[in-house]
Amino acid sequence: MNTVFKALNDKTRRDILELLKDGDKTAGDIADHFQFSKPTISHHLDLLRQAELLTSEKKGQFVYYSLNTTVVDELLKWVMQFTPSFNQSPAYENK
Amino acid sequence: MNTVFKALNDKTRRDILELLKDGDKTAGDIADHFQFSKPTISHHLDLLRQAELLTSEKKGQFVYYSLNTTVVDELLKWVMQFTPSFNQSPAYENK
DNA sequence: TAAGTATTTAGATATTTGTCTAAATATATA
DNA sequence: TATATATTTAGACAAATATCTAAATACTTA
Repeated sequence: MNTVFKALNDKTRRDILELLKDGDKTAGDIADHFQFSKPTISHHLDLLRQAELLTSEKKGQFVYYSLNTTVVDELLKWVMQFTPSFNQSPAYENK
Repeated sequence: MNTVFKALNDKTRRDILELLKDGDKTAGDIADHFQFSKPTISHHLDLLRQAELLTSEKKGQFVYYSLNTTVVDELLKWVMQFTPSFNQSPAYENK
């Protein structure tokens, strides 16, 4: 959970996640959306991957990045422990 | 949202939030749960208050801290944008 | 093989962050 | 009023972080 919160503690990285909601993108495509250098974006992608918020797959010259919703679900559970309304609902995490 | 993620990017601060699930506590009570100095905990509480994840109220010598679930709800919505299952559910944030 | 494109790695640097001690402020009580 | 308790503020410092440029690696294509 530490790496997840660390990864989310940066506007650029959160924006990268939102970009990838639309579908997978290459490192270059992602970098083109920001004003930072490619190495900087590469580093942000690395931190997001360390947190397992996204996965990467190499195809030829390109590296495609995708959202990993598994970790998002864990984060969601963590946040929900603080929302009384959700805690009462039997449908979600009622243990 | 920036201040929220910043506040959550620290294990001690996340632990403080979990402590307060049980009910309101004074700054001193909170500090007693950790190995850090009181000024350090006071600083953590300040960051959590800046993020509006908790509120404080002075009663006599004591300052009581409480969870503020309003911001937690916003955080929950932010996280949910990445979970397809929740997005499909008509009961929550279906716009 | 040589040249071009895509991406990451390495190393440097300025800024931010978490922690501490000492001191200040505010309240309670003898 | 003087002393004790609760909490925060101020200032210092080491560690972590975000960014950059230059170089390295990997793949494609002429």
